Amino acid sequence: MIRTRFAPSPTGYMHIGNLRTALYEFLIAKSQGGSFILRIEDTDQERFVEGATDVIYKTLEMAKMPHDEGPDVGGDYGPYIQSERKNDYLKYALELVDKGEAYYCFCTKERLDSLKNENGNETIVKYDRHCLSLSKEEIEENLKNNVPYVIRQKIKDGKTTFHDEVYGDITVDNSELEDQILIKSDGYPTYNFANVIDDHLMNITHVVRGAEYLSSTPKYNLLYEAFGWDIPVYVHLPAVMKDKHNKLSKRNGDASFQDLIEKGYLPDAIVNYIALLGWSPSVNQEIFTMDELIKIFDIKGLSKSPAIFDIEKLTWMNGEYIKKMDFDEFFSWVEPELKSAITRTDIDLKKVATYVKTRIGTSKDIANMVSFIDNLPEYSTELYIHKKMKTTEEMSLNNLKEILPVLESIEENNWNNETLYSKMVEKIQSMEIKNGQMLWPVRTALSGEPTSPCGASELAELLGKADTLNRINKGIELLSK
RNA sequence: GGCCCGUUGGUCAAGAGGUUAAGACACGGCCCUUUCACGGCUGAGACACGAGUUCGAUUCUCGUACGGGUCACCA
Repeated sequence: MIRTRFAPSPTGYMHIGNLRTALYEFLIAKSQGGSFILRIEDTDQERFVEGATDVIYKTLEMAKMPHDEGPDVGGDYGPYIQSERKNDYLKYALELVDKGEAYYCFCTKERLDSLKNENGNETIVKYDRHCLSLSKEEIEENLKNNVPYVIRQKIKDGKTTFHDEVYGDITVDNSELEDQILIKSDGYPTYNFANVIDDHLMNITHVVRGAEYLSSTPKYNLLYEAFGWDIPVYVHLPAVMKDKHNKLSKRNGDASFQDLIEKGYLPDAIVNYIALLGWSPSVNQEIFTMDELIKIFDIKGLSKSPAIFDIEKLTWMNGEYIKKMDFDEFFSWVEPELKSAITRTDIDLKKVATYVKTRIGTSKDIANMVSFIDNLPEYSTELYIHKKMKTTEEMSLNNLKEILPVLESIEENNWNNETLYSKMVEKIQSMEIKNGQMLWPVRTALSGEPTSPCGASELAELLGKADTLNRINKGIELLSK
C-alpha cells in the first residue's frame, strides 16, 4: 500500500509551495487508497517556533487533507516528531560506522572554514576526509576526552543513478558528493539523515518533495544501500515561483495560506488552484472538488518546470467558488464584511449579499462595492453621461425631475423592487424614452458611483424611500449648477 | 565556477514526428442587459536559437543561449 508523508519543519508558517507539496502527497496516497502521514521535522533547534505545529494542523484541516497518522493522531509507525528520537538516530549512525559506511569527524569549525578559504574564494571545496584516516586509538582517545564530533557518511567511488517519477533517470558521479554530516555535534541528526531513517521506519513508499532535493538524492540512495534498505519511489516537484526569478518565500512576505484566507480567499478555491500549479489532469476541466481530485489524480500529469503563482487566476477561481456557494454559507462568511462596511441599520444585508455574490473575487471586494450605501460619495456630473444608454447631463436632469413625483407617490408599504420597477417603466413608456435613459440617471444619483452591485430599482428599495428621494434631489441639485 | 534540472502565447498549461498547435486566466470586440458583473459569441497572442536524424521536426539527438536548483553541523 502506498504511504506518503508530509514532513514540514515547524517554522510557524505554511507557504503555498509547502501546501502544494502536501496536496500532491495527499493525492498520490489517496488516489491509490493509501495513507498520508504527518511528520514534524524539528531537528533544527535554533529555528523552532512555539505553536508552529498548530498552524500545520489547522492548515491541513482547513485544506481538507486529513492525515492518517501523525503526532496528534498517533499510528503504528512513528516517529512523528523527530526531536523526540534523538538517540535512535545516533544508534543508526553508529551502525554505519561499524559497517565502515560512516566515520567520526573531530574537525573544528575553524579548520573546515580554512579549507574553503585556502582554495580561493570562488572554488567550493568538499570536506577533505581528514578524519577518515584517524586510527582506532586516536578516535578512542578523542571520544574519551569528550572532543566534540560529528558523524560523516563515507561516500564510495563510482556513479549513482536514481529514478525520479517526474524527471526520469538521473546519474551523478559520486566524486561530486561530499561526505555529508549525519549526526551534528549537538547530537541531533541532520535533515538528510533523519529523513532516510524515518522514511524507512514509517514504511514510506513514495518520497515526495521539492526539486531542490534532486541534487541530494544520490546521497540518500547511498544511505539506503549502506543500510540495505529498499529505496522508495521518488517524486520531485518543480518550485512554485513568485515571478520568473524568485521562488515564493516567506522571507519576501509572499502569500501564505493564512494570508490568503485573511485576504478573503476560500480554502477550497486555494487548494483547487494550487492543484493545477504544476499538475494537469487528463480531462479538460479546472474546477475540482477534493473527491474529484482524488479520483483523477495521476503522477503522470506532474510538470517538470516551475510555475508562477498567479493571484489573478486564483481570484477568478475564488469567484467561481463564491458563485457556487450555498447562500446561507456565503452570507455567514461575508456578514462581518458587510457589517463593518454598512453601519446603517435599515439596510437589508441579505439583499446586499445576493447582489454582491456574483460579482466579487474575494470577500474583501465587498467593502468598496457597498461603501456608497452609508455615504453618498461626492461625484462628478460626468457620471450621468453614458454612451450606451445615450444619456446626457441635461437629459438626466430632466428625467430625474420627471421621476421624482412618481417615486414620491409610492407608499412606504409598497416600496419594493417590483413596484418601483413597474412604476418607473410606466413613466418611461409614457415619456417614450429608453429604459436606460431613465434608469441610468437614477442609478447614478442613488449610488454616486460609476458601477454599483445592482440597478436603479434595487438600489431604491435598498436605500428606502426617504434616502432615495434625498439622493435624487441631490442629483437634481448637482445637475442644475 | 563544477554538477543537476528546465525552456509551448503575459500567466497556468494540453499535445507529441505529419494537428488549422487544445483549453483556462488576463486583454480587445460583439450580444444580452437597468451600470458593473454574470452568461453567450468572437479576436489578438506561443513551440528560445543553431545544427543533425528523418520524406517530414515544436516533438528525437547534440550544441548554444537563457532561467532555476545545488555545492551547510538549514531543512
